[in-house]
Amino acid sequence: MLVAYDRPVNSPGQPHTTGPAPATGPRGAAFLLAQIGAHAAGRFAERIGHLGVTPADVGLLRMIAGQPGRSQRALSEELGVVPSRVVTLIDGLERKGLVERRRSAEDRRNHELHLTAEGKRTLGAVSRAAAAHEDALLAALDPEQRTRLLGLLERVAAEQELTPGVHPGYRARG
Amino acid sequence: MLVAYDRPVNSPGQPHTTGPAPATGPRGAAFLLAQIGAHAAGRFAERIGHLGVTPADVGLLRMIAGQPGRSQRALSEELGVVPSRVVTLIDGLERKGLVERRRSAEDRRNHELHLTAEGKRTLGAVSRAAAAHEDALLAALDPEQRTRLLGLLERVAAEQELTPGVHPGYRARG
DNA sequence: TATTGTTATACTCTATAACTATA
DNA sequence: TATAGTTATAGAGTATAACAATA
Repeated sequence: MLVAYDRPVNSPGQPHTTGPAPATGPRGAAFLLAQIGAHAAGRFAERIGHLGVTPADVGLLRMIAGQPGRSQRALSEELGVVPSRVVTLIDGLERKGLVERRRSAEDRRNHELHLTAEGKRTLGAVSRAAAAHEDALLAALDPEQRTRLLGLLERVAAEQELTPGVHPGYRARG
Repeated sequence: MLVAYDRPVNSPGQPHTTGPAPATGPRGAAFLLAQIGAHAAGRFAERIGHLGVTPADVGLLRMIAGQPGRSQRALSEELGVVPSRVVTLIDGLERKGLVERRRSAEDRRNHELHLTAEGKRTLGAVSRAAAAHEDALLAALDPEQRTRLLGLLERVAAEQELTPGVHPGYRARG
Protein backbone atom coordinates (compact mmCIF):
# COMPACT_ATOMS: atom_id res chain seq x y z
CA MET A 1 0.00 0.00 0.00
CA LEU A 2 1.13 3.52 -0.54
CA VAL A 3 -0.10 7.07 -0.49
CA ALA A 4 -1.98 9.28 1.90
CA TYR A 5 -5.19 7.90 3.18
CA ASP A 6 -7.09 9.04 6.15
CA ARG A 7 -7.50 12.40 7.70
CA PRO A 8 -10.43 13.92 9.52
CA VAL A 9 -11.74 16.99 7.76
CA ASN A 10 -12.10 20.48 9.08
CA SER A 11 -14.92 20.10 11.54
CA PRO A 12 -18.05 21.84 10.26
CA GLY A 13 -18.15 24.28 13.15
CA GLN A 14 -14.75 25.73 12.38
CA PRO A 15 -14.30 28.55 9.89
CA HIS A 16 -12.64 27.43 6.70
CA THR A 17 -9.31 28.99 5.98
CA THR A 18 -9.29 31.00 2.80
CA GLY A 19 -6.36 29.42 0.96
CA PRO A 20 -6.52 26.41 -1.35
CA ALA A 21 -4.95 24.27 1.31
CA PRO A 22 -7.29 21.47 2.32
CA ALA A 23 -4.50 19.12 1.24
CA THR A 24 -2.28 20.41 4.03
CA GLY A 25 -5.04 20.63 6.61
CA PRO A 26 -5.11 19.11 10.07
CA ARG A 27 -3.89 15.57 10.45
CA GLY A 28 -5.55 13.20 12.87
CA ALA A 29 -3.78 10.82 15.16
CA ALA A 30 -4.99 7.82 13.15
CA PHE A 31 -3.33 9.09 10.02
CA LEU A 32 -0.15 10.00 11.86
CA LEU A 33 -0.01 6.56 13.43
CA ALA A 34 -0.28 4.90 10.02
CA GLN A 35 2.21 7.30 8.48
CA ILE A 36 4.79 7.03 11.24
CA GLY A 37 4.22 3.29 11.52
CA ALA A 38 4.94 2.71 7.85
CA HIS A 39 7.96 4.97 8.08
CA ALA A 40 9.23 3.08 11.12
CA ALA A 41 8.77 -0.27 9.39
CA GLY A 42 10.64 0.93 6.33
CA ARG A 43 13.53 2.34 8.28
CA PHE A 44 13.81 -0.78 10.36
CA ALA A 45 13.94 -2.88 7.19
CA GLU A 46 16.81 -0.70 6.00
CA ARG A 47 18.67 -1.13 9.25
CA ILE A 48 18.56 -4.91 9.16
CA GLY A 49 18.99 -5.32 5.41
CA HIS A 50 22.74 -5.83 5.67
CA LEU A 51 22.09 -8.80 7.96
CA GLY A 52 20.27 -10.52 5.12
CA VAL A 53 16.90 -10.65 6.86
CA THR A 54 13.58 -8.90 6.47
CA PRO A 55 11.17 -7.73 9.16
CA ALA A 56 9.03 -10.80 8.49
CA ASP A 57 12.07 -13.01 9.01
CA VAL A 58 12.77 -11.30 12.30
CA GLY A 59 9.26 -12.01 13.51
CA LEU A 60 9.76 -15.71 12.92
CA LEU A 61 13.24 -15.74 14.43
CA ARG A 62 11.93 -14.15 17.60
CA MET A 63 9.09 -16.59 17.92
CA ILE A 64 11.36 -19.57 17.41
CA ALA A 65 13.88 -18.16 19.87
CA GLY A 66 11.15 -17.62 22.43
CA GLN A 67 9.87 -21.15 22.18
CA PRO A 68 12.22 -23.51 20.36
CA GLY A 69 10.80 -26.65 18.83
CA ARG A 70 7.47 -25.21 17.80
CA SER A 71 5.82 -26.50 14.67
CA GLN A 72 5.19 -24.51 11.54
CA ARG A 73 1.48 -24.93 12.14
CA ALA A 74 1.82 -23.21 15.51
CA LEU A 75 3.62 -20.26 13.97
CA SER A 76 1.06 -20.09 11.21
CA GLU A 77 -1.74 -19.78 13.72
CA GLU A 78 -0.02 -17.27 15.96
CA LEU A 79 0.83 -15.03 13.03
CA GLY A 80 -2.49 -15.41 11.33
CA VAL A 81 -0.99 -16.43 8.02
CA VAL A 82 -1.54 -19.52 5.91
CA PRO A 83 0.78 -22.53 6.39
CA SER A 84 2.25 -22.21 2.90
CA ARG A 85 3.47 -18.74 3.80
CA VAL A 86 5.40 -20.18 6.74
CA VAL A 87 6.94 -22.74 4.42
CA THR A 88 8.25 -19.96 2.18
CA LEU A 89 9.65 -17.95 5.07
CA ILE A 90 11.29 -20.92 6.79
CA ASP A 91 12.73 -22.05 3.45
CA GLY A 92 14.52 -18.72 3.23
CA LEU A 93 15.75 -18.82 6.81
CA GLU A 94 16.98 -22.38 6.43
CA ARG A 95 18.77 -21.55 3.19
CA LYS A 96 20.51 -18.68 5.00
CA GLY A 97 21.53 -21.07 7.76
CA LEU A 98 19.61 -19.28 10.52
CA VAL A 99 16.98 -21.91 11.28
CA GLU A 100 16.94 -25.68 11.32
CA ARG A 101 13.98 -28.00 10.69
CA ARG A 102 14.03 -31.23 12.68
CA ARG A 103 11.49 -33.99 12.18
CA SER A 104 9.64 -34.60 15.40
CA ALA A 105 10.25 -38.04 16.88
CA GLU A 106 6.81 -38.15 18.47
CA ASP A 107 4.83 -37.14 15.42
CA ARG A 108 6.79 -37.43 12.26
CA ARG A 109 4.48 -35.05 10.41
CA ASN A 110 5.82 -32.16 12.45
CA HIS A 111 8.89 -30.06 11.96
CA GLU A 112 10.42 -28.75 15.15
CA LEU A 113 12.03 -25.40 14.48
CA HIS A 114 15.28 -24.30 16.10
CA LEU A 115 17.69 -21.43 15.67
CA THR A 116 21.22 -22.26 14.60
CA ALA A 117 24.16 -20.61 16.30
CA GLU A 118 24.29 -18.16 13.45
CA GLY A 119 20.58 -17.57 13.82
CA LYS A 120 21.15 -16.58 17.43
CA ARG A 121 24.01 -14.27 16.47
CA THR A 122 21.87 -12.65 13.80
CA LEU A 123 19.02 -12.15 16.23
CA GLY A 124 21.40 -10.44 18.62
CA ALA A 125 22.55 -8.09 15.88
CA VAL A 126 18.93 -7.41 14.98
CA SER A 127 18.17 -6.48 18.57
CA ARG A 128 21.00 -3.99 18.66
CA ALA A 129 19.73 -2.53 15.38
CA ALA A 130 16.24 -2.28 16.89
CA ALA A 131 17.54 -0.31 19.84
CA ALA A 132 19.34 2.14 17.56
CA HIS A 133 16.23 2.36 15.42
CA GLU A 134 14.05 3.16 18.40
CA ASP A 135 16.41 5.89 19.49
CA ALA A 136 16.58 7.48 16.05
CA LEU A 137 12.84 7.30 15.50
CA LEU A 138 12.09 9.07 18.76
CA ALA A 139 14.90 11.62 18.48
CA ALA A 140 12.37 14.42 18.82
CA LEU A 141 11.28 13.30 22.28
CA ASP A 142 13.00 13.51 25.65
CA PRO A 143 12.97 10.51 27.97
CA GLU A 144 9.83 11.59 29.79
CA GLN A 145 7.97 12.11 26.54
CA ARG A 146 9.09 8.73 25.29
CA THR A 147 7.72 7.07 28.38
CA ARG A 148 4.46 8.92 28.00
CA LEU A 149 4.16 7.93 24.34
CA LEU A 150 4.89 4.30 25.14
CA GLY A 151 2.18 4.29 27.78
CA LEU A 152 -0.40 5.76 25.44
CA LEU A 153 0.49 3.32 22.67
CA GLU A 154 0.26 0.38 25.04
CA ARG A 155 -3.23 1.44 26.04
CA VAL A 156 -4.33 1.70 22.44
CA ALA A 157 -2.77 -1.63 21.48
CA ALA A 158 -4.39 -3.41 24.40
CA GLU A 159 -7.82 -1.96 23.75
CA GLN A 160 -7.56 -2.85 20.07
CA GLU A 161 -6.60 -6.38 21.10
CA LEU A 162 -3.38 -6.45 19.13
CA THR A 163 -1.36 -9.58 19.78
CA PRO A 164 1.90 -8.66 21.53
CA GLY A 165 4.79 -8.95 19.13
CA VAL A 166 2.73 -9.69 16.05
CA HIS A 167 2.68 -7.10 13.33
CA PRO A 168 -0.60 -7.47 11.46
CA GLY A 169 0.53 -6.08 8.15
CA TYR A 170 -2.41 -5.75 5.88
CA ARG A 171 -4.49 -8.78 6.58
CA ALA A 172 -7.32 -10.05 4.51
CA ARG A 173 -10.21 -7.72 5.10
CA GLY A 174 -13.37 -9.08 6.62
CA MET B 1 4.71 -6.93 4.70
CA LEU B 2 3.54 -8.97 7.60
CA VAL B 3 4.70 -10.42 10.87
CA ALA B 4 6.39 -9.12 13.95
CA TYR B 5 9.60 -7.31 13.41
CA ASP B 6 11.31 -5.05 15.79
CA ARG B 7 11.57 -5.04 19.50
CA PRO B 8 14.41 -3.94 21.74
CA VAL B 9 15.77 -6.79 23.80
CA ASN B 10 16.21 -7.07 27.51
CA SER B 11 19.06 -4.71 28.12
CA PRO B 12 22.23 -6.61 29.05
CA GLY B 13 22.40 -5.06 32.49
CA GLN B 14 19.04 -6.38 33.54
CA PRO B 15 18.62 -9.82 35.02
CA HIS B 16 16.96 -12.23 32.66
CA THR B 17 13.61 -13.47 33.73
CA THR B 18 13.54 -17.19 34.29
CA GLY B 19 10.59 -18.19 32.10
CA PRO B 20 10.77 -19.11 28.40
CA ALA B 21 9.05 -15.87 27.54
CA PRO B 22 11.34 -13.67 25.45
CA ALA B 23 8.62 -13.72 22.78
CA THR B 24 6.27 -11.85 25.06
CA GLY B 25 8.90 -9.49 26.45
CA PRO B 26 8.84 -5.73 26.46
CA ARG B 27 7.73 -3.97 23.34
CA GLY B 28 9.33 -0.74 22.28
CA ALA B 29 7.53 2.30 21.00
CA ALA B 30 8.92 1.77 17.49
CA PHE B 31 7.35 -1.66 17.26
CA LEU B 32 4.07 -0.47 18.71
CA LEU B 33 3.96 2.40 16.23
CA ALA B 34 4.44 0.02 13.32
CA GLN B 35 1.95 -2.46 14.72
CA ILE B 36 -0.74 0.07 15.51
CA GLY B 37 -0.08 1.92 12.27
CA ALA B 38 -0.60 -1.19 10.17
CA HIS B 39 -3.70 -2.03 12.17
CA ALA B 40 -5.05 1.48 11.67
CA ALA B 41 -4.42 1.33 7.93
CA GLY B 42 -6.16 -2.01 7.65
CA ARG B 43 -9.18 -0.93 9.61
CA PHE B 44 -9.47 2.27 7.63
CA ALA B 45 -9.39 0.26 4.40
CA GLU B 46 -12.25 -1.82 5.75
CA ARG B 47 -14.25 1.26 6.64
CA ILE B 48 -14.04 2.76 3.18
CA GLY B 49 -14.27 -0.49 1.22
CA HIS B 50 -18.01 -0.16 0.70
CA LEU B 51 -17.40 3.18 -1.01
CA GLY B 52 -15.38 1.38 -3.68
CA VAL B 53 -12.11 3.13 -2.92
CA THR B 54 -8.81 2.13 -1.35
CA PRO B 55 -6.57 4.17 0.96
CA ALA B 56 -4.31 4.92 -2.00
CA ASP B 57 -7.32 6.23 -3.94
CA VAL B 58 -8.23 8.47 -1.04
CA GLY B 59 -4.76 9.99 -1.04
CA LEU B 60 -5.13 10.98 -4.66
CA LEU B 61 -8.67 12.24 -4.22
CA ARG B 62 -7.54 14.49 -1.39
CA MET B 63 -4.67 15.89 -3.37
CA ILE B 64 -6.83 16.60 -6.37
CA ALA B 65 -9.51 18.16 -4.18
CA GLY B 66 -6.92 20.37 -2.53
CA GLN B 67 -5.52 21.65 -5.79
CA PRO B 68 -7.73 20.89 -8.79
CA GLY B 69 -6.14 20.88 -12.22
CA ARG B 70 -2.81 19.44 -11.19
CA SER B 71 -0.98 17.19 -13.58
CA GLN B 72 -0.25 13.52 -13.05
CA ARG B 73 3.43 14.37 -13.02
CA ALA B 74 2.90 16.73 -10.08
CA LEU B 75 1.08 14.03 -8.10
CA SER B 76 3.77 11.54 -8.98
CA GLU B 77 6.44 13.79 -7.53
CA GLU B 78 4.53 14.72 -4.40
CA LEU B 79 3.77 11.11 -3.61
CA GLY B 80 7.20 9.85 -4.52
CA VAL B 81 5.87 7.19 -6.88
CA VAL B 82 6.59 6.57 -10.55
CA PRO B 83 4.33 8.15 -13.19
CA SER B 84 3.04 4.80 -14.38
CA ARG B 85 1.69 4.15 -10.92
CA VAL B 86 -0.34 7.36 -11.09
CA VAL B 87 -1.71 6.24 -14.45
CA THR B 88 -2.98 3.02 -12.91
CA LEU B 89 -4.57 4.77 -9.95
CA ILE B 90 -6.21 7.51 -12.00
CA ASP B 91 -7.46 4.91 -14.48
CA GLY B 92 -9.32 3.28 -11.63
CA LEU B 93 -10.73 6.51 -10.28
CA GLU B 94 -11.86 7.62 -13.73
CA ARG B 95 -13.50 4.27 -14.40
CA LYS B 96 -15.40 4.67 -11.13
CA GLY B 97 -16.49 8.15 -12.20
CA LEU B 98 -14.77 9.96 -9.35
CA VAL B 99 -12.08 11.82 -11.29
CA GLU B 100 -11.94 13.43 -14.71
CA ARG B 101 -8.89 13.92 -16.95
CA ARG B 102 -8.95 17.08 -19.05
CA ARG B 103 -6.35 17.83 -21.70
CA SER B 104 -4.64 21.09 -20.84
CA ALA B 105 -5.25 23.83 -23.41
CA GLU B 106 -1.87 25.41 -22.74
CA ASP B 107 0.21 22.26 -23.01
CA ARG B 108 -1.64 19.43 -24.64
CA ARG B 109 0.71 16.86 -23.15
CA ASN B 110 -0.74 17.49 -19.69
CA HIS B 111 -3.82 16.09 -18.10
CA GLU B 112 -5.53 18.39 -15.63
CA LEU B 113 -7.20 16.35 -12.93
CA HIS B 114 -10.56 17.25 -11.40
CA LEU B 115 -13.02 15.59 -9.08
CA THR B 116 -16.47 14.86 -10.44
CA ALA B 117 -19.55 15.63 -8.37
CA GLU B 118 -19.59 12.00 -7.32
CA GLY B 119 -15.91 12.22 -6.46
CA LYS B 120 -16.70 15.06 -4.09
CA ARG B 121 -19.55 13.14 -2.53
CA THR B 122 -17.34 10.11 -2.06
CA LEU B 123 -14.63 12.19 -0.47
CA GLY B 124 -17.19 13.58 1.96
CA ALA B 125 -18.26 10.08 2.90
CA VAL B 126 -14.61 9.09 3.33
CA SER B 127 -14.06 11.98 5.69
CA ARG B 128 -16.96 10.92 7.86
CA ALA B 129 -15.57 7.38 7.87
CA ALA B 130 -12.17 8.75 8.88
CA ALA B 131 -13.67 10.57 11.84
CA ALA B 132 -15.43 7.42 13.03
CA HIS B 133 -12.23 5.47 12.48
CA GLU B 134 -10.21 7.90 14.56
CA ASP B 135 -12.69 7.69 17.37
CA ALA B 136 -12.74 3.89 17.37
CA LEU B 137 -8.98 3.57 17.16
CA LEU B 138 -8.45 5.82 20.16
CA ALA B 139 -11.31 4.42 22.21
CA ALA B 140 -8.89 3.62 25.02
CA LEU B 141 -7.92 7.27 25.50
CA ASP B 142 -9.79 10.17 27.03
CA PRO B 143 -9.79 13.55 25.27
CA GLU B 144 -6.77 14.84 27.15
CA GLN B 145 -4.76 11.73 26.36
CA ARG B 146 -5.74 11.97 22.72
CA THR B 147 -4.46 15.51 22.56
CA ARG B 148 -1.25 14.48 24.23
CA LEU B 149 -0.75 11.59 21.82
CA LEU B 150 -1.42 13.82 18.83
CA GLY B 151 1.18 16.30 20.04
CA LEU B 152 3.82 13.63 20.52
CA LEU B 153 3.13 12.11 17.12
CA GLU B 154 3.33 15.50 15.45
CA ARG B 155 6.75 16.07 16.98
CA VAL B 156 8.02 12.74 15.78
CA ALA B 157 6.58 13.21 12.28
CA ALA B 158 8.11 16.66 11.96
CA GLU B 159 11.53 15.56 13.16
CA GLN B 160 11.47 12.59 10.80
CA GLU B 161 10.57 14.97 7.98
CA LEU B 162 7.44 13.13 6.94
CA THR B 163 5.49 14.98 4.29
CA PRO B 164 2.13 16.07 5.70
CA GLY B 165 -0.64 13.95 4.28
CA VAL B 166 1.59 11.51 2.43
CA HIS B 167 1.68 7.96 3.63
CA PRO B 168 5.04 6.50 2.67
CA GLY B 169 4.04 2.89 2.49
CA TYR B 170 7.09 0.81 1.94
CA ARG B 171 9.20 2.86 -0.41
CA ALA B 172 12.20 1.66 -2.27
CA ARG B 173 14.98 1.38 0.23
CA GLY B 174 17.92 3.63 -0.27
C1' DT C 1 -10.39 -39.82 7.63
C1' DA C 2 -7.80 -35.86 9.63
C1' DT C 3 -3.52 -33.26 10.02
C1' DT C 4 1.33 -31.33 8.81
C1' DG C 5 3.76 -29.73 5.56
C1' DT C 6 4.73 -28.92 0.52
C1' DT C 7 4.11 -27.67 -4.33
C1' DA C 8 1.78 -25.46 -8.04
C1' DT C 9 -0.63 -21.70 -9.28
C1' DA C 10 -2.75 -17.20 -9.37
C1' DC C 11 -3.58 -12.60 -7.99
C1' DT C 12 -2.26 -7.91 -6.28
C1' DC C 13 0.87 -4.25 -5.93
C1' DT C 14 4.34 -1.64 -7.78
C1' DA C 15 8.51 -0.83 -10.40
C1' DT C 16 11.34 -0.53 -15.00
C1' DA C 17 11.64 0.11 -19.78
C1' DA C 18 9.96 1.02 -24.25
C1' DC C 19 6.79 3.80 -26.69
C1' DT C 20 3.45 7.92 -28.43
C1' DA C 21 2.13 12.50 -28.66
C1' DT C 22 3.38 17.06 -27.90
C1' DA C 23 6.57 20.75 -27.13
C1' DT D 1 15.85 16.71 -27.98
C1' DA D 2 12.99 16.80 -23.76
C1' DT D 3 8.67 16.05 -21.32
C1' DA D 4 3.73 14.06 -20.01
C1' DG D 5 1.57 10.24 -20.20
C1' DT D 6 0.81 5.33 -21.56
C1' DT D 7 1.59 0.38 -22.35
C1' DA D 8 4.03 -3.85 -21.72
C1' DT D 9 6.41 -6.49 -18.76
C1' DA D 10 8.55 -8.25 -14.62
C1' DG D 11 9.26 -9.05 -9.76
C1' DA D 12 7.91 -9.33 -4.88
C1' DG D 13 4.61 -10.78 -1.66
C1' DT D 14 0.94 -13.58 -0.31
C1' DA D 15 -3.17 -16.35 -0.92
C1' DT D 16 -5.85 -20.74 -2.57
C1' DA D 17 -6.03 -25.41 -3.95
C1' DA D 18 -4.26 -29.86 -4.85
C1' DC D 19 -1.11 -33.18 -3.07
C1' DA D 20 2.16 -36.45 -0.11
C1' DA D 21 3.38 -38.37 4.16
C1' DT D 22 1.96 -39.57 8.56
C1' DA D 23 -1.32 -40.29 12.14
